[in-house]
Amino acid sequence: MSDLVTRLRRHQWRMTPQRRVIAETLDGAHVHYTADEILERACERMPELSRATVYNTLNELVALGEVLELNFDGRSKRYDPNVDHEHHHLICDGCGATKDVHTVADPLDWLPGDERHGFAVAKASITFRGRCPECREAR
Amino acid sequence: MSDLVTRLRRHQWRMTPQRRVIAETLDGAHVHYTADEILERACERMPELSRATVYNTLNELVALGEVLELNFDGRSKRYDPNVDHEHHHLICDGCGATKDVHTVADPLDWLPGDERHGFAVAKASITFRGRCPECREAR
DNA sequence: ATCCTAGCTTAGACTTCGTCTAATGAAAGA
DNA sequence: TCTTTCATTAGACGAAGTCTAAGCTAGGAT
Ligand SMILES: [Mn+2]
Ligand SMILES: [Mn+2]
Ligand SMILES: [Zn+2]
Ligand SMILES: [Zn+2]
Repeated sequence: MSDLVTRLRRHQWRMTPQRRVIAETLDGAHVHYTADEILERACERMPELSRATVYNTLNELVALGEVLELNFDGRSKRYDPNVDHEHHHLICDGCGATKDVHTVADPLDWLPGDERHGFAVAKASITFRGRCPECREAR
Repeated sequence: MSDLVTRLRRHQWRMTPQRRVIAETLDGAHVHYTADEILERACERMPELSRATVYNTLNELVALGEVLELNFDGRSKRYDPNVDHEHHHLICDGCGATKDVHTVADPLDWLPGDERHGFAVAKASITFRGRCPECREAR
């Protein structure tokens, strides 16, 4: 998500200060924030920013394909600005820590034709689960 | 999840009529119901069954490993009684239809050691996405 | 068979996460 | 600068799930 202002203009987006702050909060962060975490961080620069605008903007960024929406635990959604490099996620069952990971092959290749039920299959994402070093230690 | 009463007794579960009805509602259903769908169906046999008991029972079944908790869309969780046969899921982006699918290899084998961040990686689940035959037709 | 008690069930309040509404504000082209 | 169209906002609302506290009951003990 670098040079996001350029990309957003390309999408014919009206550039507002709010959208700029939200997008820059995501930009470069190799993390997976919740909407409320993004609001909190963005509010450090623009205290009057509203929750509704954060949700609106995130949903638009997802629709434009500039951000990925993740949902590991059935609780709050998380937003991933790392959309350029295909990757998957590894999550700690103990503490919820999340890492980006890369597989040695494309998982789409592992789904045989007779398992596709006539679908046009477009993508595959893998969630790996386990225990991080700290949580292994702590039983 | 066949012969679930036997299994539940093995887990030292107190067998109540409510738990029996809920478990039998899941049993044999090769689908992925939401908690409310399970409540609705179970209520056909036991109209006074409460929502809280459905949630309690499902959470316990998940903790016991008798049912899988799925969360595809960030909305309501779904419950999968097909816990015996390792499988993955294929979801239609158009209508939300969900299919069980099987891959030709174990995805754990495709995560190299240097991508594991010191985690003890225990399992991997793949979500395939695409469009079902009906939704392909309809653009 | 009956008693006892730990654990189960229940209604409804509550929490969390997210969407919607309708009034106000402002970006950007003319 | 003017105008139009779209964005922002506070707060109400909704959906999904958890919690509480009071009553009930499964199943072991007697
Ligand atoms: Mn990521
Ligand atoms: Mn399944
Ligand atoms: Zn951990
Ligand atoms: Zn479909």
